Amino acid sequence: MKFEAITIKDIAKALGLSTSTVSRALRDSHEISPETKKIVLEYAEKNNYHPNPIALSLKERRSRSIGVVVCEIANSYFSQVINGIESIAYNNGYNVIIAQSMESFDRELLNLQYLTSRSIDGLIISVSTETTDFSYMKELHEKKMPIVFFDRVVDDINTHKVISESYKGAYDATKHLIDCGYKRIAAISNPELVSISRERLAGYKAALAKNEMTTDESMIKYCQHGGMIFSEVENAVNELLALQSPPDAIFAAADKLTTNCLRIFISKGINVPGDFGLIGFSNSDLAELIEPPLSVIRQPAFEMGEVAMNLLLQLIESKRPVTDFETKVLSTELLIRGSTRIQSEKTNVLV
Amino acid sequence: MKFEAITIKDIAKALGLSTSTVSRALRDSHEISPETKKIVLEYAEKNNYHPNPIALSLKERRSRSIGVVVCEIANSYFSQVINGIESIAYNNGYNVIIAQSMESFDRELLNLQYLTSRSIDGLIISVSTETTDFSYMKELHEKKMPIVFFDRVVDDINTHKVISESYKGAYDATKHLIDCGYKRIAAISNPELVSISRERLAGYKAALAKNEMTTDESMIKYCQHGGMIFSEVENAVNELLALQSPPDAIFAAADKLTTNCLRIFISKGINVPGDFGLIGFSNSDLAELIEPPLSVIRQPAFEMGEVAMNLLLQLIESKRPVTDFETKVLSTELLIRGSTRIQSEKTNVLV
DNA sequence: TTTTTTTACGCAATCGTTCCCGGCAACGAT
DNA sequence: ATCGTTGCCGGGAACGATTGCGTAAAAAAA
Repeated sequence: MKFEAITIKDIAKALGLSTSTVSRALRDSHEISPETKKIVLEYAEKNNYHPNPIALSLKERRSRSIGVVVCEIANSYFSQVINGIESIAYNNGYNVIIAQSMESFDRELLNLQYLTSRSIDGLIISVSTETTDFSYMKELHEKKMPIVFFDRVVDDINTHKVISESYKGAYDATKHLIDCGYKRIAAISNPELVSISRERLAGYKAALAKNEMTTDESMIKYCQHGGMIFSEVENAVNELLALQSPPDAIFAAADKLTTNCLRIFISKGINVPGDFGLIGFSNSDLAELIEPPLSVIRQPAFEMGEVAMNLLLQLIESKRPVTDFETKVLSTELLIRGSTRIQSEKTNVLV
Repeated sequence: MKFEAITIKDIAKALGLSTSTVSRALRDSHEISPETKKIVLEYAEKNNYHPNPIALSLKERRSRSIGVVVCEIANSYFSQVINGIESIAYNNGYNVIIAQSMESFDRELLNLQYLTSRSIDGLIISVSTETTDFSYMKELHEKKMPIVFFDRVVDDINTHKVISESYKGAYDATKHLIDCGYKRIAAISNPELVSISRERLAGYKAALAKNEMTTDESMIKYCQHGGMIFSEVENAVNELLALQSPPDAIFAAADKLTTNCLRIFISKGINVPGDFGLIGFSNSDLAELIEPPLSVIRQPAFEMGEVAMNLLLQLIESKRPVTDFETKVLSTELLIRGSTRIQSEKTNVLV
């Protein structure tokens, strides 16, 4: 049971022409007489002929499809990035194959192998938090597979990258917490191996230092699976609360971490922003509907997708090997809402 | 600049064999001597040979990829369905091409044309709210394209369908509002043309009727774009509030409608669930974090995706034309949270 | 030893498309 | 009348893999 499409051969047979003539007529070659062209075009139109992309792919040795690997599409940030990627891909006749790593190294590797075996022309990837072994990606890169990293990039693979101002976003968010009067600011982050985690933590630390607050390593917690596993966030928060002098605010360095932190505070009956301030990276549309409405650092996700895809097209369509790679940095946006508030009374009490 | 993979021809040349021999050796044919097999297999392994899927597709006249059309992947329900589809597709060596209609008929048609021109083996689709002209889908179906509908199905195309208990879900939700003591229950729905909208409204009406409440058509509002355009929901709510005797509760028949209703209530300072009860279909993970936590009807989205993909595989892989189509109905789940509450005092006052 | 069978491999067609290379008219120039 | 030019079209190889068929050599049977 399958859908059968009309081919050039069918047209040639029906019209008593050769396949070469039909092919040329369809591509509007000057070698074909206007009358023949007209006949062919009309016939093709009427029987709604479409060139078989698979045959073309085989001939041109390109599939006109690219692979995108993200941790999960249900994450607002990633679904927005994918929308950006698809909008550009679509306009350029490219096909996007989406694969989800679910923050697992094994699944990521499997996806990568699957995608390359499907002969993709290029790859856009945000690596899983679990991944520490980048050898397969390196190998792909050495074999001239066009790759663009976004969000979680790999430092020692030299190719185009798209990130947002992690450092500045984290700095601003932390500074906002300080400005609100929170005194002991903790951070919950993805594993340090991930480049953006390092930058975000650096921004966090810099803001603390700038305001003469010390950075206490016990106040920084790492979640191995980027918050995909609820219990790891729960453990992190519990450890923070169990400290001798527990924090009064948290900066969360990723989408799932932010929402899961709030989930835990609510379940514990902790008052946000009264007892505890919370700010974090998030691109959820629902962030403002949450109680309290989340103060967030929002990334220009859609735009990041567009930029990444444009860079990838540049790599794919370049005749010569590209050696001059760039890292595009897009600006983040700080949205102050209800999960942070000026702690006037409280600071008076404590100080 | 492109990634070049090793071919059978390369192996044949390197080993001084013919391509047929190599092909047969790789497929473990009995016609090939054990020694030759070993040599070929080892060489292929070492140079990590993968058969070119495009060449295979051309030969077998199947692409091993399927198309999925949804309104948008950023919608939790759809991203969960896609996860279900992909899990099954992946295990069966199929490739999923996702396209978003954004509730626009034009984009849906464009996507459909694009997907078929990319020679997909099958199609899974939830039609856009805007679509009233199903002729292109009918044509595809008549041309033997395997199609499975889910969620928003098309009644007069006879093929496999996957839906959830829209009627029962809506009935239970409405009954819950009644049990809470809400007296004037309005409904906000997708356009009536969409099958699930009709069923959900039927469930809503049945619950009202069962409890001797009259169905007032002015209490039912339709949103042409399924809530994707904020203003249409805003208008619907405003119209309801402007009624002579306005409602005191709303049943929302789709994900985006539910969250956008709440967004409007919050902006208007309307107290939910005190002044107004709200319940609706939603699959958002964040529904419970929202204030008030949303009472929702939740669909088994992941499972629906799995079922749809399994049905599609059945269609694709069937030797004979399938004539016996089935409609799988999965059960919904009613989750009572904070956006609905027993209206004890209020009912006393009003009655 | 001769014939038959088996083993193990190569040749070539195929899928749909493009494109290089020719070929054959008609036409103007010589 | 002959030569080159131009316009228009067909033949056939190629992309990578599979597969029916043919066939050489080796093994088995006569």
